[in-house]
Amino acid sequence: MKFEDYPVAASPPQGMNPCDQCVLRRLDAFLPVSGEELATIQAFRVGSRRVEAGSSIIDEHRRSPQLFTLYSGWAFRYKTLSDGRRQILSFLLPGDFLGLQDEFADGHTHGVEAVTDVTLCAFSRERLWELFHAQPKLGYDITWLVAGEEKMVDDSLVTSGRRNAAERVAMLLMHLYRRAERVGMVRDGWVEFPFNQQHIADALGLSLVHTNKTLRRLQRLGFYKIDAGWLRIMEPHALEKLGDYFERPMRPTPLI
Amino acid sequence: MKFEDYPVAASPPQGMNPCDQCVLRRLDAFLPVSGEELATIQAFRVGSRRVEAGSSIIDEHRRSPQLFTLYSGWAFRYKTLSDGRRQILSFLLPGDFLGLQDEFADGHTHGVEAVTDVTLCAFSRERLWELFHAQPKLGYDITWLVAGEEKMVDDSLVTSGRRNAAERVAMLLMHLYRRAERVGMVRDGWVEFPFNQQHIADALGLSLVHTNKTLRRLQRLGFYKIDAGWLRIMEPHALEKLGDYFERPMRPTPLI
DNA sequence: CGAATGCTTGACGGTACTCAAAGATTGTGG
DNA sequence: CCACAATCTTTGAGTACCGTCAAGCATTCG
Repeated sequence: MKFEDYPVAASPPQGMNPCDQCVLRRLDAFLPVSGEELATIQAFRVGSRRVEAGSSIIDEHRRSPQLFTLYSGWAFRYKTLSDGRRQILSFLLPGDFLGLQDEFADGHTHGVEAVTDVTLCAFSRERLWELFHAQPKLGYDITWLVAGEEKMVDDSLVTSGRRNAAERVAMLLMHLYRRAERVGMVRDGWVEFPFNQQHIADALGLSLVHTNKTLRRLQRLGFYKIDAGWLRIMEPHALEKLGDYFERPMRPTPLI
Repeated sequence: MKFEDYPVAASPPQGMNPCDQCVLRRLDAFLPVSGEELATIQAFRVGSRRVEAGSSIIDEHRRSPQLFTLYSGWAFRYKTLSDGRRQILSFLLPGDFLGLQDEFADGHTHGVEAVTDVTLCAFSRERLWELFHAQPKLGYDITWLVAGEEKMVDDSLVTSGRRNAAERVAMLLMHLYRRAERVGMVRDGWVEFPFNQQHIADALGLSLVHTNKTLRRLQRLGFYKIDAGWLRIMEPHALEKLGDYFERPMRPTPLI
């Protein structure tokens, strides 16, 4: 699938059998599902939602009544300390499943905010258990998604705990590029890069000023370019080596 | 259940119906299971294992052929960069389920190492899907466990990204104490604390020397004591406030 | 055109890292 | 049981990475 076909900020299909026409399912990034599974997913679905850039998708301190699959756009999960310091936990791309964590905790998990305009498929939290029961395979898939997300947070923890500023930036740029590539968001080597430097700083555990200086340094070295909100990786090997971060070819994942 | 009853480094029950006699299941920390579920868990179980303090439970770069529930002792998950820098991702206590992550990734997830002598119940990875299929409730429970672990890593990421040294130490001490308390490992206000300062440093993303200086400072302030490998929290409120970390009463979790 | 937001740079200071070496504790073998 | 090694803890000295403060510049938007 080429980028040209990719529905930037498009809404999920509506009507009788929306999941049949889901554009995401055509990507190699996602595992095929049986007709029966698709029917179960669709029954679990309660509609779609659109959230503007910069708005909250899930409030940090309230349990969200619904679960979501991100259909288009960029978002991020975050937590804040009581004095306002914010840490971005992970970035979210199309296909990511959100809101599950507070199924098992009494609120106080994390907030989710849209970076760009975003569209989501909404699912009924109450019927989650029903889903596991009706189609154990989908339960297995959800476990898979949660485990995958944990793996990403594990990586970020290594970054935050053990990498210096330049290594952190290198690792984040490669990480975001690879993930976007996987869901067809790369066009001629460029990805939409809607983040400001405060986002990067909050994700990497650095101050805004130091993030800026580090970004500029790597840019002057010719490792990457950012132009009008689009990112191009010029020296992937240099960045991978600097960040000691080598993303292995990603396996197809489930899509709920 | 009192500490006196707690099986330090005890092996899991053997024989015909080991899970019936599981000591962990008597703790309030864990949800009750139906007889049918218990039978399924027991059929999924393939034996037990004992690992010495300091030895590897799961190799960092090889996929473990089995899944485990930690039955007694302390362990930790970690990742290392290619130049040897190590980050501890989380600590593991009795009841924690390990080895699941690389079910969904091709190796390269994390290593697990025993801090004290440790005993484990081993499960067949191959039969995991069978378990989901036979008892969707247990699949749901496993998702719960993974989500709970992710929540802990999220917290650590906030710590590593946004807290200073004293705040990190405060948060870690409270976190470990509360978790140990939950599974009955506290005796008269003291918990076994088998970690050396290198463990703490690697968990917090600090250097060994700075970790030492910070620990000493909080100890001189009278916030905690460590004596012969046992920890006592003297000023829980001071530590909670310093770390901006208030563990809410933890709900009972599933136990596989 | 002014306000708001985001990027960039310089100056300065402090937290945390590295290096180094001396205690303290534990373990081991003769 | 003591001596010696190994491991861990503690402290000091010097440094550097990164944070804070401040201000100027660029871009977008109403």
